[in-house]
Amino acid sequence: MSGRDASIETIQRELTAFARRARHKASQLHPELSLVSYSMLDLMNERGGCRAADLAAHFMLDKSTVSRQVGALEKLGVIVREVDPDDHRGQILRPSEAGLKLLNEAYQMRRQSFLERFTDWDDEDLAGFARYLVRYGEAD
Amino acid sequence: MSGRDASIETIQRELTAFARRARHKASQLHPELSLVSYSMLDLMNERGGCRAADLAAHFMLDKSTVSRQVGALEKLGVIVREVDPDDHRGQILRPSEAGLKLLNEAYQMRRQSFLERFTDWDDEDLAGFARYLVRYGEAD
DNA sequence: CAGTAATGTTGTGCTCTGCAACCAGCACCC
DNA sequence: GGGTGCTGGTTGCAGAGCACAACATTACTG
Repeated sequence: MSGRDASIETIQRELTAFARRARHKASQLHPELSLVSYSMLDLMNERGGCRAADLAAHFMLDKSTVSRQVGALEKLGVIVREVDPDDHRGQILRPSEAGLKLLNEAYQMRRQSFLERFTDWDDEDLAGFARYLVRYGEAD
Repeated sequence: MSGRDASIETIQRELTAFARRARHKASQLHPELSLVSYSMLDLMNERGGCRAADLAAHFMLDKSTVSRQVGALEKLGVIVREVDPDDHRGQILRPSEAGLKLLNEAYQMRRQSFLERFTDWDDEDLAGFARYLVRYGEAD
């Protein structure tokens, strides 16, 4: 097998292994906010408000799923909805004050866990790993 | 924010994004075999037969979950069970002939998808990415 | 032998998810 | 203006995946 094949096989195995465990670890890390909820909240925050359709497209989820997740987030009081003034079909979704607080807490906890994991990586390796992941993710 | 912090944030975001989409892509790639089922079958194969308790430990799943998954795999005819002769409490689980065939097909399909994704990566980048992933995964 | 631990199975209930049907705005075109 | 079709969201329904708890069976230990 060529070195190229071996590399691809390794990447395949490692990413699969990661996927297997991601949900489990995420739920341990911040039990009150699922991986998907956290990600949705994060995207709303990053974009300064977005629509349910944007979330569905970005996460490749059915709009019904997004609708329910958003409903749950609203019930929890971590987001606010407002009708889009430019298009009354849609809604603009934003994190509430409580949502921003929760998001920040979850982010700190996640970040702490990553920091611990990367203590023995030097800056160059970290930057390299990040570059590869971004490059990989861009093909999604 | 330091470059180190930025790298960690990027890695965090990208790995989270990956986890979000992994299940979805896996189900598209081989609809008849879920990510978890595939992984279980793979582990049985790699270890030359294993017990349900091993699967539960490895995937950090409840034994009841494993029991049902294994039941489904058996019903599909992709594994065979036999009572462990050394310990009649346990069972040895192995892929059947059909299971090996399915495993190989799923593997080929996954590999094809990875090959396509990496067409524009040179060998060095591929090897580097693989190295980082392994190093990351070892801390699991 | 009695007590404890390990292996699986089953009952129950929850969350996440997709599909299909539906309603409400918007856009276009005759 | 009135049809036709598209887009954004909600709801009913069904299935998968998961954990917890209770249980039966087998093994180990004092």
